Amino acid sequence: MARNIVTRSNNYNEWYLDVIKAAQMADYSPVKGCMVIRPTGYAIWEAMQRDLDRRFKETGHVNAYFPLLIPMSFLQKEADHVEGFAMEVAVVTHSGLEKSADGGLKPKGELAEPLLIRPTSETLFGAMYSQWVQSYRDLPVLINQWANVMRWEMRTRLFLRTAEFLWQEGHTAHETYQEAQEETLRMLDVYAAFAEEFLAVPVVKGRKTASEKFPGADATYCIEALMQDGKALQAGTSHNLGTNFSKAFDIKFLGRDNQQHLAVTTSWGVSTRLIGALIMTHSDDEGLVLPPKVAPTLGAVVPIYRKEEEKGPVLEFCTRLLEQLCGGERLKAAQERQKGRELMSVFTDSSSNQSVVLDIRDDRPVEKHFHWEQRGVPFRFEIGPRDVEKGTFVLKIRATGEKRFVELKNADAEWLAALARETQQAMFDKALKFRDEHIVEASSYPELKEALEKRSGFVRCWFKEDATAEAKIKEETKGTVRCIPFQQTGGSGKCIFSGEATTEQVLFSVAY
RNA sequence: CGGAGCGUAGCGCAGCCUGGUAGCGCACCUGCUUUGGGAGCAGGGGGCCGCCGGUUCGAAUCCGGCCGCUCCGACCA
Repeated sequence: MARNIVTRSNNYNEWYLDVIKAAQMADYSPVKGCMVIRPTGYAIWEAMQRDLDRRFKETGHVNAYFPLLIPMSFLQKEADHVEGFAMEVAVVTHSGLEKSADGGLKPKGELAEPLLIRPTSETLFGAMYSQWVQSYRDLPVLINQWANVMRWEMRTRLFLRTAEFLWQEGHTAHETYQEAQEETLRMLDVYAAFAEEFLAVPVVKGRKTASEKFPGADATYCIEALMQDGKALQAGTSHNLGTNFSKAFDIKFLGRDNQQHLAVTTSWGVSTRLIGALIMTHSDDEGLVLPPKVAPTLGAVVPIYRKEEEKGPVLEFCTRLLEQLCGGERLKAAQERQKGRELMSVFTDSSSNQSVVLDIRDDRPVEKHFHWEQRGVPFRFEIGPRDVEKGTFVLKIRATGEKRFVELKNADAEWLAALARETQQAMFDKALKFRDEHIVEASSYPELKEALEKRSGFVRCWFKEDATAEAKIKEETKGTVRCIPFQQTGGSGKCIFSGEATTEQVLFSVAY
């Protein structure tokens, strides 16, 4: 039992924060609502970036950087958009500081036009695209940016909702509505594949109802994940913006028919919130659990010895294991550059930035076990005098708690890769099983209510989309329509709220 | 922005009622013994007691004001 982490059943909320604290992923900042992402947390984000960025480029996108500040007038140009973000945008009104009467500081020069710190960048991309796009030959424009954004939230939670967060936002412009729609769904597929293959987080793909869609979009599609407490988490969104922003920002092009047309735009994004999803999908009462593909530290080698004369052979054995897992050259490079350090990390290959660490700190082995366990390191290799004698070591698999005796001669890079694949799959299967067991059906409103109150997970039911009904249900149950899943059973039924006939089933849940 | 609670060492807290040298546990540092699932002993370092003012010979403690944080609600990726 971890003594610095409360159990999930005891207090799920506190457990989540304890896991983050114990793994040293993030810390609160001096400014309310913001967070410091510490190296171990940021390395996870970097791993996500690497994998996602490759997927974006494979689908034809390029990266660029747009500025942090947006003229206030820009936000006004799209009616729904301004309404959606007005309340949570941070406004820059002054430049410079001067001494105030009480000896402190106060803002000096007032700006002619206030500037907004981007809550998202549709307007800025729109303004630039209108300049860049003249002809259908200029289309499509497929740009992504990795950036920070700010939304002045009233209540914040580490990773899940902070005032400033990191994300990527893709912004594309297309010749036809159909192309834009294909792009919107393509990127949703990219997100779903990323979530399931890389994060081992199963997701449901679907469409948002009108009341849940992005302000300014024609349609919003999403991937929804289910957390261990039965609450849903929106893990990514992809929007078909139609010509809403093209109209607002005059993104026009001369078409193949020699006529002026409005471009059709899309946008899509995922954020550091995914780290929250990762934590709440896989972690347990002992702390963080990371899928092998995500973990910056893939494994930790913990030597065990009592007597001084045991130390040499044990460490030698550890070094041999590292050499077999990571390769002689990388081990040598690590030894030269990290001479004298108590923690030596060795890259497992030349591209992934994943490493195996040797822990020779002057601590009891038990302490080290907890140390790496709480940080979610997928594999631990324990090597003591008895192992050295037998030519074996003890493998502990974080995700399953499994303990295996492995012969040193069998433990090479390919063995580690296979172990990683096996564990990655086991984690996804476990999460998928949990998710599927927590999709319940409701055939009446009382049933829906009860399921939502019990936090049963996703509640599937017939529903005729209606903003008023959704608002009412939210008020009474805290539950919302998470999405209209692409995967439908077909046929028709009676709407759970109005009793009217409908062909659509939706997923309700209480959400983060 | 409304309701409640809390600000004392890095973290968690006691002390406040009844004013009189700043405490405890964990963490940290040194040494010795330990070391296969959170060790023991000894020694040590660390404080604008949230801030400003008032009462008093004397304030962490009493009084007034301010600031900050946490939780609960409305808003949200």
